[in-house]
Amino acid sequence: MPKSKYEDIYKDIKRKIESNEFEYLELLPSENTLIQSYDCSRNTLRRAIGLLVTDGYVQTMQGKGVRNIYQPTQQTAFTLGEIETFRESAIRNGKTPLTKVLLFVEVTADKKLAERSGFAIGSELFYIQRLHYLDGKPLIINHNYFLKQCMPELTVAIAEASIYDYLENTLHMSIVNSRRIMTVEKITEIDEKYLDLDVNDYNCMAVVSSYTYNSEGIMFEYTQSRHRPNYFRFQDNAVRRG
Amino acid sequence: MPKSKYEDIYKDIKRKIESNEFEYLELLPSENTLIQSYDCSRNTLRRAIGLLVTDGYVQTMQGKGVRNIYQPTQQTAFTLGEIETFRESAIRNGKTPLTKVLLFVEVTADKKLAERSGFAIGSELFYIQRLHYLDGKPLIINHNYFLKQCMPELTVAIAEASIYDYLENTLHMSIVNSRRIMTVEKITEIDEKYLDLDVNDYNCMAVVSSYTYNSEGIMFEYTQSRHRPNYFRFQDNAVRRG
DNA sequence: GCCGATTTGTCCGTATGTATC
DNA sequence: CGATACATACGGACAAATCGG
Repeated sequence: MPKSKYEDIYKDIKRKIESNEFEYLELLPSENTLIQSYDCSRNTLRRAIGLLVTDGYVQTMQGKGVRNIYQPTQQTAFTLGEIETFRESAIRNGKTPLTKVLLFVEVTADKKLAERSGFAIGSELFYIQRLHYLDGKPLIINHNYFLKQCMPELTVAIAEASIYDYLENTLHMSIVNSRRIMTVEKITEIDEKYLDLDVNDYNCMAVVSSYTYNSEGIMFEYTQSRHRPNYFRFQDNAVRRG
Repeated sequence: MPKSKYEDIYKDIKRKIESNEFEYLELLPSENTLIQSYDCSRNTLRRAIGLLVTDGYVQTMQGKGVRNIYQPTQQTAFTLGEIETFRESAIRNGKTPLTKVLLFVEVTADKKLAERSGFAIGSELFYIQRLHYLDGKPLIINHNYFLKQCMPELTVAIAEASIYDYLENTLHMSIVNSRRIMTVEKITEIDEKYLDLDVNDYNCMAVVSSYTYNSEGIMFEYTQSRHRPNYFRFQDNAVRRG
C-alpha cells in the first residue's frame, strides 16, 4: 500500500528509468516540468529525486539538471541499502527461485548464541536452516533465528514460501531496517555437503550477517547468510557527504 | 566546508550519538525540542534526522519518538553507503594507516580494460598499485585507474598520502557518488606476494570494484580493491521501502 | 472507550542562494 | 546580463500513531 505521493512519484520515475525511457547520461525533465507532470509541490518532487540519488539511479547537478546514471546489472546481484528477499531479488534478476527447509526447530538463546546474535539470553527462537536455489543451482545456505514471540504460528510451509511475505502481509508487521555485516569465512562441512562444493576449489564463503528490526523497534531476526563465492555479487551505491 | 545548516545539525547529533550521550534504545529529544536547540525549521531538522536514519544511527517511530540504535563496531569495519577513504576509515576505527605505492604508470585503455573499467577505449589513465597497511599489517591491495585529464599533475608522493585529499582540497573536485560491487575471488600471485598470504589457509580475497563519479558527472576512477579475507568487514544499513 | 496532548509523517507555498548556460 | 535549474531554508496545515487521564 504505497499511500504517499512522493513514493508513487519515486516508483514511477524509477520504473521509467529501468525501462530505458531515458538514455544513459541523458537529462531527466527539469524539476518544474516534473512538478507539473505529477501535479505536486517542489518539496515532494525533490524528495522522490533524493531517493533515486541514494539508489544510484540518477545524479543531480546544480544549474544543469538531473542525469540518468542507471546501468542494469549484467549478472545476478543483490542490492544493498534496500531490504529485499531472496525471492524478490531472484525475480528482479529474471531467475527462478526455490527454497528448501533443511531444519526447523525451536531453541532458547544460551550465552554463546546471545552474544553472537544480539538476542537476550533465554529468548525463545525459531532456528531455521534453508537452502536457496537459483535456476536449480544451490547458492545460499541461510541460518535464520526468529524471535518466537513475534510469530508464534510460524510453520515449515511458510518458511518454504517466504517468511517476509508472511510477516508483512499476514501478520502486518512492518520491517524497517536491517544492519548487515559482510565477511569472508572458511567453508564448513554443512556448506560443503549442501552446496556441493569442492574444498580444493574455493575454500571460502561470502557471509552476510544481518540484524533486522521491525517498526516497534524490536530486533526480531538474526540471520547468517552463507553464499557460494563464485556467484556472490553485492552492489552498493555510496554518496559522499562533506 | 560544511556550509549547510542541516549538515551541521546532522553531524552534531551524530557526534553526540557516537560519544554515547544517548543510551542504546533511548529516545532522542523530540523534534520540537531539537528545533529550539538548533534554532531551525522543522524541515531542516527532519532532514538531518533523515540522514541519521539512512546511516542506521536512529530509528523513527511515529507517535513515539526517535530512538538511538547505534552500536559501535567492535572490529574495524568499512562503512557502506558512504564514500570514505582508507585513511578516514582507519582513523575512525582508531588505527594507524600506511600506504605504499607499488606501481605508478600511465596507460591507455585498450578494449579489454575499457570493458572491465567502463572507461572509453583510448582513455589516458594513471594505473597505480598501492598496498595499504593497518597497524603495520598489510591488508589491502588497490589497483587504481584514474582519468589523467582530471588530474594531469598526479605524483607518487600524492598517491602515498591521499589522492582524495588532493582531489578535493587542491583540485577542488567534488566527489559525489560511487557504484561498488563486492565479490569473492581467487588469490593472485600479487596478492600472495605482497600480503604475505598462505594459499593453504584462505585461497580467496574479498574484492570491491568501484566506479566513481565527480560532480560534473565524469567517471574519473575505476578501482579494484582486494582485501585480506580474515580482516575484511563491510557494514551496511538497509531500509525497507514499501 | 473517549479525548486531548504529544510526536512523527506528509504536503504545500514561498523566498533566497548558487551554479550553469 | 538574464533565464534556467538545482540547493537550502522557513513557515504553516493536516494526518496518523501513541500515550496518559
